[in-house]
Amino acid sequence: MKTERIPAAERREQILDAAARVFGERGYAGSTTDQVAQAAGISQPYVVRMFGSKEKLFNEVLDRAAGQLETLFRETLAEAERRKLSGASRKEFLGLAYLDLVEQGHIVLPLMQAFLLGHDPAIGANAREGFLRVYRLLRDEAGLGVDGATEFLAGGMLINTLLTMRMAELYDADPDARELVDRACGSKVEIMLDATRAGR
Amino acid sequence: MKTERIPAAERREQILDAAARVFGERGYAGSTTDQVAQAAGISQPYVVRMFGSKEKLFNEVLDRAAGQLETLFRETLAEAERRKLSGASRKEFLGLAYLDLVEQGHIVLPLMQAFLLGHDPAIGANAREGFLRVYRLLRDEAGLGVDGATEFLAGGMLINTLLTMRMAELYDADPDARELVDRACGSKVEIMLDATRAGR
DNA sequence: GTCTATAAGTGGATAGAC
DNA sequence: GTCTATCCACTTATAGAC
Repeated sequence: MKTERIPAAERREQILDAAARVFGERGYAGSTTDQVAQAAGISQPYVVRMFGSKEKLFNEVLDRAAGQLETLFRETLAEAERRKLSGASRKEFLGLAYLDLVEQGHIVLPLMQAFLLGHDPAIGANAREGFLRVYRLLRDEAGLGVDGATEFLAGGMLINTLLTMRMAELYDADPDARELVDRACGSKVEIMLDATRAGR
Repeated sequence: MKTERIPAAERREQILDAAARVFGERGYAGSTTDQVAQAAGISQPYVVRMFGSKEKLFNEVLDRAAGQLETLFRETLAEAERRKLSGASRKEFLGLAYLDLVEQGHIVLPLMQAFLLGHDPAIGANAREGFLRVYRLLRDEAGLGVDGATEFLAGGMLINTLLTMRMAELYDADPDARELVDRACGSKVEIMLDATRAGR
């Protein structure tokens, strides 16, 4: 194959994007480096060469996704500050931001996949640490407190689960699926539907 | 190897138990039929022979776990009826029952793993259907309504996520991890700790 | 009912050319 | 910076003996 020759740093980003989609979709063990390569439009050995190993690649995807999530939450918080939102409405504001994150790319799913890898020494530790950072951010920086942060995370995990399960595929066919997805996503259901449909 | 010769039906159950543990721990793609075989104390080909394929085995594990979950919820509901518990306390009662389920075996984790397989045509459809059955059960039979059922599921997904992530491994080391696990599990934290420690 | 042996396929990683 | 060729380990599944 004849691929365009582009700077390593840029290619790196392309591969990370592709990997986030593939890993987010099929999980770590369920993905192959060849699937990532194809999604990025390059050869399989190049993927491995660029990152050293599949595991290192996954960890980079994970770190990047966690970073993007934290950045978005901080930006959202700053915006909430400007608008002088308090307690409850601040939480809601963050919730909307989270749904935007679901939309804007492949950040949420690789994170969720990482949460299922607690048994893996390296990835598991990384995932726990990232989860706790988000918890602290919600509890302290966002001022949601222990209860608010926990509730927020619970809602987030439900959204994540519905996403990985592709519950939105039943949105038109099953009224209960529709009701559940509607309830979990509030006014931003469309995002969920798009995210599910895009994945195929 | 010299394995005791026991009736097929009984062996089947042993394999299903072992498979629930292994799949629950490492996911579908991350598990091998040999790991299941070793956990069950038999040879790898025998596992495959008994169930036809790895995928069929996983689906049986999934169906069984979903059935056990529903059964437990129905029993719990009957008990709540006897005690004449209403709305909020009924929900709490079900929550405690769910934590018991986490304890009593390997039911919750394989279910959670299945929820991450939305992309798989067969398993994904099975997982969505099972999830919806539980939703209906909570909403209608338990009388939690749309909001109550959704909240319940959200809390459940948080517990599941903390479990697969093995957050309880940090229980003693990190006060935030402890706080989060405590909050998610209420009075039944011990169960979570045991479940996490057993898995290693 | 259960095993050993093994075929057939897949996937991560390395070597080396261009 | 990127590819082709290829090795080797692992995994599912089958065949057939006991």
